[in-house]
Amino acid sequence: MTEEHEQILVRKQKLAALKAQGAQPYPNDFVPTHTAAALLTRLAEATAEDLEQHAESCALAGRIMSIRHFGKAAFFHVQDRSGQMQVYVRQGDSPPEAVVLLKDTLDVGDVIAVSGTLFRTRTGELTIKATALRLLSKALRPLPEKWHGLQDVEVRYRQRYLDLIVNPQVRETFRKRAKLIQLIRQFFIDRDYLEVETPTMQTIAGGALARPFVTHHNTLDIDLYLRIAPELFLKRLIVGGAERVFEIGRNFRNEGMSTKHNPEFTTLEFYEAYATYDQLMALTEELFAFLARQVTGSPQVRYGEQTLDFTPPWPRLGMKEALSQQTGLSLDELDDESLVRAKARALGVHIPAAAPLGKALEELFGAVVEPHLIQPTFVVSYPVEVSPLARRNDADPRFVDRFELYVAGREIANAFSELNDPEDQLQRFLEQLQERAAGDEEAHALDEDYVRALEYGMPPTAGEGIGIDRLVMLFTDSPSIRDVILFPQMRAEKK
RNA sequence: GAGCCGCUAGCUCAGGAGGUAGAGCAUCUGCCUUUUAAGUAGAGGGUCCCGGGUUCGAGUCCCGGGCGGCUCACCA
Repeated sequence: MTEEHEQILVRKQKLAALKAQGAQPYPNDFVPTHTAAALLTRLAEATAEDLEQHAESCALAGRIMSIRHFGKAAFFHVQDRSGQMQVYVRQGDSPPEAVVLLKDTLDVGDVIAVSGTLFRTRTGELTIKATALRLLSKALRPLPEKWHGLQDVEVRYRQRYLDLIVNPQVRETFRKRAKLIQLIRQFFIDRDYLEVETPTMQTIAGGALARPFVTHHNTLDIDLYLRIAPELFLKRLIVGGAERVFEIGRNFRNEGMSTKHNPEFTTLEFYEAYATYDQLMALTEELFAFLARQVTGSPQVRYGEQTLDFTPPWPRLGMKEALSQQTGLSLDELDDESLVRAKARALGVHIPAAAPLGKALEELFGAVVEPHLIQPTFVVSYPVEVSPLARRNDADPRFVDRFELYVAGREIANAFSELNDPEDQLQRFLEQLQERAAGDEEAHALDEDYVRALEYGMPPTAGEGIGIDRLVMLFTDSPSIRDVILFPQMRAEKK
C-alpha cells in the first residue's frame, strides 16, 4: 500500500513542512468541550443577535469534510460523531496562524481541533468563528468525492471506515443496530432473564443442523468447532436451575454466503422454564411490537416496497396446511413421500435422495411457501425428523411443538417446546447419526453429556432463536446482510 | 458451485461500428472577506483489473484468470 499519486504526495509534503517547523504533527492534548449536535440542538432557537450579545465559546474536534476558500476568508465543515458544524476563518478576524494553517496545511479529511465563538451566518447557519485551529491528524489520502460519496460496494465493505466517514446513512444503520440490541437486552432483563455467555469453541458443534468451522487447540491437541448455535449449553443452564436465560452472540457456519448469509452472524437465543412454544409466540409478538415502537415509533416498518405490520396477533399457519394451499396436494397426500417427491420434481425443487419425508416437506416449504410470507407469520407443526431437539406433539408424535417466524419472505426466528425426555433425545441423536452415515453432513452430532444433563431432569421449557442480523435488516430497511454487519466476510484482497 | 452484470484519473462516471483516453468533483497556480455541490481563469494527473490471442492497430473483439454485485442452489 505505497501508491503515491499526486494528491498523496502533496499531503505528505504539507506534513513534512509542518514537521520541519518543529511542530508536533500528531498532538494528543486537545479536549473538546462540545459535540456539533449538542450545540446545534441547544442553540437551535438562538438568533444572530442573541449569539452576538453573549458570545459563547466552544472547542470541537473532528474531520474536515468540505472547505470553501475565497480570498481572505473561508468556510469549512467539521464532522464529529454527532454530526457536522460549520467553521468560519477570516483574515483580520481570526489569528494569522489559523489563517496560514488553513491555507497552507489543512485539507479535506484532516482531523482538527477548533476553538472559537458561535455566531449565525447570513444564511442562518450556526457557525464557529475560529479563534484557534490545530491539526490533530493529517489525512494523507484524499476522501471520496463530496457529492456522490463512496459508491463502490466492494470498497465500502473492505474499507468500512471510509464508508462510515462519508455515508451518513451507514452510520445511522449501525447506530440503530446497537439500539436494537440494547432494547432486546432490556426486554429480557425486564422479564427476569439472566444474560449468559457460553462457549463459542466446542468439542461437539450442536444445537443446529449445519456444517461447522474446525480449528485446533495446540496444548490439548484436539480439534474444536466454532459453535453453530449456543442451544445445548443454554439448556444445560436450564437443567442447572437458571430457569430463564438468554445469550446474544456470534455463531459460525461453514456454508454459502449471500445477501442473507454471512459465515459469522449474531443470534439471540432465550429459554424459559415452565413456558411452551405457544407462549413464546405471544412473547415474540410483544418483543417485535416493542422494538418497532422504540425504533420507528409505530408498529409499521417500511421494508423495500413493503410495509411490514407488527401489530399482534400474527397469523399462525400449519406447515402442511400452507404446503397444501401452495401445491394443491391434500393433507393426506402430503403424508405420501413419493407424491411429495413427484410434486417437488414437477416444481423444480431439488430434494436429496436420502432425505426422509419430513426433510422433503421442509425443502418444498422453503421453495413454494416462504417467499409468500411477507407479513409476520408463525409457521407451526414441523416434522420430527428435522427437529431433533424439539418436543413431540402430544396429539401427533410425527410432529413437534415448534414454530418458525417468517417476515419479508425469510426466516427470522425458530422456537419450540424443548425435548426434555432423555431417552427420546438419545433416540433422536442416534437417528441423526444414521442420517450422517447416509451422507448428510448437517445431521446433528451425538452429545452424550447433553443427554446426561437431561437425565438429571430438565424442567419443561420453551426456547427460541432469533437472527439478529436479519432482524436489523428489517428495521433498517437493508436489502443485504452485509449492510448490517460492519465488516462482512470478503475474499482476500489480491495484491 | 452455476448463470447474468460490472471493473477506465483520488472519487463519481462517459467512451457509437477497433484508429494513440474524456467530463464533473478533488489536486496544483492565480483572482475573490458570509459561503455551503461557492464562483472564476489556467495547469497537471491513466498498468483502461491481470495474462494471452486476433489485427497494421485493442479500453473496445476472442480466450483464460482475479475481485465484486445480483439471481439461483444450501442455510439462519
